[in-house]
Amino acid sequence: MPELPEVETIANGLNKRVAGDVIESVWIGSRTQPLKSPAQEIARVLEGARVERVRRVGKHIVADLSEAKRNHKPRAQWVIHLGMTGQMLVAQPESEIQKHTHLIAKLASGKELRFVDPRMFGKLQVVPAASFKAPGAEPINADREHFAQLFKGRKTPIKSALLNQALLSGIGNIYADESLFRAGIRPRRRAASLTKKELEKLYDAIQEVLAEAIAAGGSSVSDYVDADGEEGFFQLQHRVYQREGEPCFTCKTPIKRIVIAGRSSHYCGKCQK
DNA sequence: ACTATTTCCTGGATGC
DNA sequence: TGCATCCAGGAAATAG
Repeated sequence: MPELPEVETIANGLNKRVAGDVIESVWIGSRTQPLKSPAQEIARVLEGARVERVRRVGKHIVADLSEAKRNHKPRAQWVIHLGMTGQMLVAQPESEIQKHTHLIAKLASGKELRFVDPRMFGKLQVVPAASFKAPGAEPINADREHFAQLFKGRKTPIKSALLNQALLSGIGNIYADESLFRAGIRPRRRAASLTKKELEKLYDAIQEVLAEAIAAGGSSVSDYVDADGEEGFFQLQHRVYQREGEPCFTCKTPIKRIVIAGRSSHYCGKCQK
């Protein structure tokens, strides 16, 4: 499932491959589930647009589009959310079109951008130029004071708070569990119950985990691949996520799995308080 | 204003 | 081997 490190890897890969290219034509499949903007509007905005650059905002991929024929004047933003199983691939036209392909953008260079999403939790939309904002704070290098402030008075479990994109945009199930383990905090703890010291540790843990995961090209669980179809390898460094019953790397106690707000949560009962 | 629960969806895993 | 059932989960919608 693509979270911040995976989306960062994909967005950087896409930027490298398609920045400066021009979208000549767009095909959109019949499924409307992955479309947050009407299909006709997406096609109209993308066709004839130049991709200025592609970057990550929260868990979203944002492509800044300009007028290819009018001095690169800003046109719109193409916002892509990969959901659980979404992929945005750069492909050659002759490569086979895989099942669950919902959009194909033909580029002037001859390459194609293909959006593939079996489970259709992903979303495509177009918004006015320079308008897209993540709902919450950027976890990387977030202001420490602001970070602590986010959890004040919240009765919800810290795990749920970390997954709440309106607070922090970009953290998902993997990195929430991994960060809480490194900070020594149990996922069910009420967010408001965290001490100042614990909030500091959590902040540091998030920075560390995200930086390491980005360096590793993300975690390939489920069907995550980057823009080139390559897998990341941070899953090899997971200390608790999907390690139920396996020994904690620190104390050998079997890792526990519980369900919080419908999401599986993994932790060490001895190392996390 | 918050918080908790349900819903969307398909493929892979599991069980008989 | 085949078929039914269950489960994963991001975020929006719904309910409390």
